[in-house]
Amino acid sequence: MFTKTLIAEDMQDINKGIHAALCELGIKEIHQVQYCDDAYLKIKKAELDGVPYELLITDLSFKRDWREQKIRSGEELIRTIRNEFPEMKIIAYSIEDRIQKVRSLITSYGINGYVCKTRRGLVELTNAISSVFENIPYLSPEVSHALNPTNDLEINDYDILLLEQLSKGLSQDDISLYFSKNNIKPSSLSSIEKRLNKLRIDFKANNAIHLVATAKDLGLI
Amino acid sequence: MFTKTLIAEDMQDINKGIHAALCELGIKEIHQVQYCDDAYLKIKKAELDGVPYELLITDLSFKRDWREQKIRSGEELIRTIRNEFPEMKIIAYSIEDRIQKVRSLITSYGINGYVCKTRRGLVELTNAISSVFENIPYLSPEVSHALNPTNDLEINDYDILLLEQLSKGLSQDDISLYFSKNNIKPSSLSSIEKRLNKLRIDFKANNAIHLVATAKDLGLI
DNA sequence: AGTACCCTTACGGCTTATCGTAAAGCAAAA
DNA sequence: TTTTGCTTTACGATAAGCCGTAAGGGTACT
Repeated sequence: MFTKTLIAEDMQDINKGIHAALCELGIKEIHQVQYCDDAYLKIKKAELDGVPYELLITDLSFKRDWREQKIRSGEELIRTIRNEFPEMKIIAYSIEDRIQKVRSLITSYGINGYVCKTRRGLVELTNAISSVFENIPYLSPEVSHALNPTNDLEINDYDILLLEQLSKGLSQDDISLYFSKNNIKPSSLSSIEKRLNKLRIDFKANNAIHLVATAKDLGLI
Repeated sequence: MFTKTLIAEDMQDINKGIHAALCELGIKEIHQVQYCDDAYLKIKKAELDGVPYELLITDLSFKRDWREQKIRSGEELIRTIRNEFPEMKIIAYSIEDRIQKVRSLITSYGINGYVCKTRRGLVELTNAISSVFENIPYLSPEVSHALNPTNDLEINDYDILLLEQLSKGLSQDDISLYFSKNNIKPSSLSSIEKRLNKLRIDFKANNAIHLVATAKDLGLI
């Protein structure tokens, strides 16, 4: 089993819960931080001291408070760590269950495990740790189909851009103007209407509000 | 200090974290449940056995799963317990920080403490327990102004309901119909328009799409 | 060139949303 | 009871969204 791990999780209660679970797994050195910057510094120092961490368990979202942070999210932390310490095992532990997000974490940063915070989250986390220790990637059942490219709708960058602008409160007219100014084609109101109509059909949405809400649920925007 | 307490919290990790904190407080009998119905049954049985719980620490929102539950939320649990066991101390521990909600929990059900799940949530929870043990009500700083009736610009359950229906793709007409069918007042199209207009202003949203997107970002829906 | 095809754009009708104003309903205070 | 103030409802005008049809503009192939 791992001997030295780091927990990065802003919420004290969850952090403590994870700690208790790791203890039961027989891990000896367990360190805890509530800020991403602290996580980075601890990992950096451990490396310099010649006693590096073997495993990082990190949340994705960290609430901001009065402490200024260079690294503001778990995703940034993962990217940074992956760059400088490619060998370290990383497990993300988050309430986030958006497939797109999970997929990008795996493909872009090569995390070793992803566990959803659910009722049985801790059980899964212990399973994930054992699995990752044996070099087998682990995904929670909720997101295990993230790597399965079958259910890919034909959503492209233009669609995402469109939905983003829509969710920011721009009218279709505004978006048309914005697109033509920024040389994004097609830019006409009619084309935008057409594309949105297609998206509504694809996502089985009744109207634009429903469409944007669905896109947010799916993690597209 | 209390000698017998119950923790009702669906998330395993948080439940475990609370448990560890209570242990450090020197509480001897700490029981844990992940479902509201279990909490009720345990409390009922303890009463019948003549060894009642002195303190209940409960979450407010419990995710539904395959297990059918009669009591579906922390609020319902609190109402039930208050009715049957008026002398039991109750502390709500939730991420919810809507003043209106906290206020109603205090005034309607007379809970003894309310602690927000934040970074330092556990520290506050231990403070709350000590305070409640000495019969002094406790409120997290985030909501300590809940009893101060100055703040009126609040989002209430009606607003949430409205935003939810909107995000599900119903038109304002549909919602009006739905509300009158389900006896939710006010239900007229005009009132719905007015309320949405107020919400748009409160959230600085350009239109309904923007409003729903913002509400989703804030986790209101 | 011609034509076949697809993507883009334009426009008109119809529906829904947004906004202002005003009337009706209701309850507490005078 | 009347007055007063607030909430809810009604309605009309303008704007935005939705939908079908058709015209314009490329590109590739014959």
